[in-house]
Amino acid sequence: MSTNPNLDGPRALRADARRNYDQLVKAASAQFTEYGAGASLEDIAKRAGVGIGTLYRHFPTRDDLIAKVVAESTAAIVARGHALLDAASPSVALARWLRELVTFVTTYRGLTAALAASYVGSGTELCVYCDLMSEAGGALLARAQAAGEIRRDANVREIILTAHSAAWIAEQTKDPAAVDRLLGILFDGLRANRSTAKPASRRQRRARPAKRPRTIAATAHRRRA
Amino acid sequence: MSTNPNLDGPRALRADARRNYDQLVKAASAQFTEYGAGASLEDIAKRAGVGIGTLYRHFPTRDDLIAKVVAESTAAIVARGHALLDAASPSVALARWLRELVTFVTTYRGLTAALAASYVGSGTELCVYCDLMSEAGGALLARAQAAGEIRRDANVREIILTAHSAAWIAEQTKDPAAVDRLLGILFDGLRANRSTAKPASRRQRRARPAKRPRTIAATAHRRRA
DNA sequence: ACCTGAACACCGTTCAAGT
DNA sequence: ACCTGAACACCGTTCAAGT
Repeated sequence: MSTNPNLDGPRALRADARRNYDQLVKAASAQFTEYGAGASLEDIAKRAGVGIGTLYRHFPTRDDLIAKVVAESTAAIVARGHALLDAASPSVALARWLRELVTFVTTYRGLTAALAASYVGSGTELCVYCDLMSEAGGALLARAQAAGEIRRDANVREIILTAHSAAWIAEQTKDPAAVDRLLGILFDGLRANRSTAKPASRRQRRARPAKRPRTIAATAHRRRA
Repeated sequence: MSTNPNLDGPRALRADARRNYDQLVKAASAQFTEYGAGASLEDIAKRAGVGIGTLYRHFPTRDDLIAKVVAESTAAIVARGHALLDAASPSVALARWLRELVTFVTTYRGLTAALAASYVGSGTELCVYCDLMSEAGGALLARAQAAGEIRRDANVREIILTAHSAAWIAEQTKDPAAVDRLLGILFDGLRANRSTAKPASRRQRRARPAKRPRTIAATAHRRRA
């Protein structure tokens, strides 16, 4: 089902190369935890017991290394998204998934910045992440919209990026409680018209899809150099 | 009225030192525009025609330099906040102010990150910014809350940080239109219960203050090392 | 095929020496 | 008082030499 190339690692590898590769990933994970996603590559190589050149051979860019280190967590979150499609309430499913996404991108300092930056689609290895996330989140969003619980003009990319921004704020302020409050505000803003803040009285289940709200400005894709 | 120590610069300065100081600020502004808030300090000194030591003498940290460079804009935004207290609608005044805040923190790449990080209160020179902004935003927020237009449990710090996060997203995605959409969602989330997304029919002006919503988790100020 | 580490080009920061 | 720039301690990245 899931086709995440980062999970398997490179296809064929000489025995010693394989060992080095694995050591590098392990060392990187440890260093990232300790010093954040900007940890010294030299130190990672040292910790793995290999030369810096070996690190570069396996992971040409820092993002390649990050991608491999978070590959499993990424796959887990994506799977979680698919699983949540079975949850009773589409909107709480989406909310819960976003909350878990934030927890994930918060595991290393600087991770959320790296992931969000790659979310533009710069062509780096990290963009496997983008596509998988968009797909998983998109399904949850579509369901919540179909149920009339979330505004029709919301789009996955923005929602995921906003989750990143909440994570970023929490990182900056070092206030872990901030993400829940921000996510709460965001989510109220995402609600379809009527149901906002009124916690869904049993009466108005299966409401018709909401009319298009007018608050959000139309997208005008200007892009600058 | 405004007491922003960064506006005046240091009190007494030898003529040549004064010249160097001004050149440094000018050079920094230019380099920040070109390379972002992380521009090379060495290059700034070179551009200003002084030794790197002179830069450090006047601006011990990068934040000190940034603070001076954005001092005028900061003062302008603060003044704008005070002026907006006279606007007809408290909530659109707040919205407009936030939008202008975002425009400001977006002038240099990396500015918003620097400002948001300092917003924790690390004791750097940049925190003049924090206090002035909190004060200006706080007044606008209080007025909007008193009018029953904005949730009572919203607080300035978070709102300002969210504005930063919107700016950050725009920076990451290089999509300038993103900030308006994100700010729109955020603002709908901030609205007091009833008025959400229903664009304020003339009928319900001067509504009583809204009851406390329940969506936002209570603050628990844990702080970690 | 794969690994190593010296070499290069960059940073930021300090501080002894100068005027 | 103030300025200068060499010196130091760090980065990331490349690549010739080795096995």
